[in-house]
Amino acid sequence: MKYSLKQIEVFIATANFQNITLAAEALNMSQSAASESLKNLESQFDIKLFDRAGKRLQLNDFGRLIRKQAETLIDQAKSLELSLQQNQLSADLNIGATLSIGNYLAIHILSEFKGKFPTAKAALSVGNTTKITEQVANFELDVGLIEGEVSHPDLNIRPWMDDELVVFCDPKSELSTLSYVSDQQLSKAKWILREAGSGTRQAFDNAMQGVLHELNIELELQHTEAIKRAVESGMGIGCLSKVTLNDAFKRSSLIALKTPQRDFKRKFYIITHKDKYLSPGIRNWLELCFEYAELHNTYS
DNA sequence: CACATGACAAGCTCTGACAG
DNA sequence: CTGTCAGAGCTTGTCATGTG
Repeated sequence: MKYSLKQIEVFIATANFQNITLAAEALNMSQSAASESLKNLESQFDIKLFDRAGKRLQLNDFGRLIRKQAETLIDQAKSLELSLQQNQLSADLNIGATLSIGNYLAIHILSEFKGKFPTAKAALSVGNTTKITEQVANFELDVGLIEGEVSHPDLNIRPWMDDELVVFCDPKSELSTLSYVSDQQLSKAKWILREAGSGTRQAFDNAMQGVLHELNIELELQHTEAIKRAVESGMGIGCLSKVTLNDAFKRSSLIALKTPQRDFKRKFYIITHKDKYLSPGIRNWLELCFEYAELHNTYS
């Protein structure tokens, strides 16, 4: 770098006062030091930022041109300094989660986090696994909670919680009376599923290998709640994460079906960038996530 | 002409790089 | 770890010049 922030400060102060002595006073330095600093800035780039009419300093066209940029630079430097100073106390964080995790798990952890750090700003973005992974890799998110298994050279990917997809129907369906449902019966049913590309759909497709092409997919929806409503109204059967269905099963508004020929077990993962500095906020969030997992008798 | 102001010179302090 | 050196940036003192 061919200039210092001090030189930029001198430039801005001199531009403000049109007087190097006052600029120097404002910056708590001697007139000579300010004069020297400004001269060095100009000579470093072989430019003139002021017209010298005798002893008068008048900001010239080029000086006016870069003044705004210089002020922005100093503002950003001050903001950076503040962030660095407040780092020890900062617990702010940006979390990304898939739809199921975001709506049914992360929100509970977030509530605990806010209880522990009432002044911290926490943002929760919901997206699919691919989107969340991209954003963590690009440093747009601090932590990602995802459903699908991913691999990325820049990411730390840790198994978090065990999960399981559950096939379900409405209480009036004939299937609800059966002790278990066979592959043949699954093939005959009308399915209401998450859209292709979602972590849930990916897990479903994997679990249904062999009979996937025989399935009668009636409807594909982007929202778990919409799928639950459609199944409740008798449009067909669905398959979603058990974390999204527990309440409905308790209310008996939906019925879980046993599918012994299919293995719907899967895992949730926590992802962070390998080069990401883990601030106190991020470390606490990760701790809370793993405590939550342990408490709910899942991953350890 | 007195005063204000910018620029220059000399010397000091601090810091980082480097060698022993 | 310590001593040395170079460079950056600062202050003090001084000079030149514009202004009222």
